[in-house]
Amino acid sequence: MSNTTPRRLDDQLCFAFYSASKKFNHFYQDALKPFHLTYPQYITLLALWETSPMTVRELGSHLNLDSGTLTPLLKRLEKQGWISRKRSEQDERQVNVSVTDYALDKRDEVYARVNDCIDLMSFDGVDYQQLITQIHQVMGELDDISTKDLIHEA
Amino acid sequence: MSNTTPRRLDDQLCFAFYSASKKFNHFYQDALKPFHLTYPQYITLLALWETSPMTVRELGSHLNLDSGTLTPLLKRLEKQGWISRKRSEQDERQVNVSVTDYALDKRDEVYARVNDCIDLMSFDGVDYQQLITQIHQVMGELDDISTKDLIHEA
DNA sequence: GATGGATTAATCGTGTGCAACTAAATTGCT
DNA sequence: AGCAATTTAGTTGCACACGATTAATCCATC
Repeated sequence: MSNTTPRRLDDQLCFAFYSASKKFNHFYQDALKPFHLTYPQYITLLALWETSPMTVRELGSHLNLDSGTLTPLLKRLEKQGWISRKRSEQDERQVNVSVTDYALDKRDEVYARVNDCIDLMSFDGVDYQQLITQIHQVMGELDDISTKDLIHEA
Repeated sequence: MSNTTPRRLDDQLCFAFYSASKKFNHFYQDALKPFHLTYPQYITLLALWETSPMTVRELGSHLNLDSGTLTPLLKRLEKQGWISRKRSEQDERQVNVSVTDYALDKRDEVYARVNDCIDLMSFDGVDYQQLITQIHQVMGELDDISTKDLIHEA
């Protein structure tokens, strides 16, 4: 057996991401409450406000979500009037997801609300760009590992 | 209406945390597969390997999880033999959660497995301690905001 | 044109996460 | 002692997240 010492730093790093992600989620949940949107629903709309329509597959590769997550989420967004789903005629396997006029109308209002909430924070000692860069670096490492066959036992 | 310009950086930061957290989760999921443990179950055990027993409330404040999440999670850990739950005799409201002998036996094996997997990553350009510090700083901001009454409309 | 393999979205099952509520026990106050 | 407020864990309902499977469609090759 190899080293059995707890890796405090690595675990702490992971736990920090885990906790921060939950806190951000809660923050956006509050900010988006007037629109009855969750954070995953919000980033889905963000992607669609940039490019619409997109297939479920395209959306999923932008957001790193599979159809098992997206399909029910999209159905909820559709029911609330933000998007429409229509099976492609060229390729009946695909479903094109588009923002509705309602979503286009509401867009600036949503942005304004999110901005107002973000303005309440003062990220003083935090170097955004460098922080994001470091996170991407860590994610790169995780990607490299996951794709490699690190799992050799049962 | 205030500024309606998308806050790319803030959203990117949040999305980075969101994605990194999911990737870490997946990484630990793979690493812990031999033990049939999820990441939340793992950090629960980590906490209990340090201090056992703990009440559900104490565990929850360590992990930032409420009883709605912990109770079913703990029941699963109990069913798999890692922990035991016993209602306190001094205060019947509380439930004391303890690691079992099985969990104590397996501890080093789990640590070794996690360490082996972490060793496959080379966090070259990443300054751990500084990264963790920055994340904590961001979380501090989020805490300050969440507790304030930033939500003024319906 | 038929057929096997690939692609796409949907479905199913399990496990978080959390808000809201409930039930039981404890504490505090009079 | 008696009763209201508080604390604690559990329960319920909803929304991700994802692995595994399914069903329909498309494509390639014959």
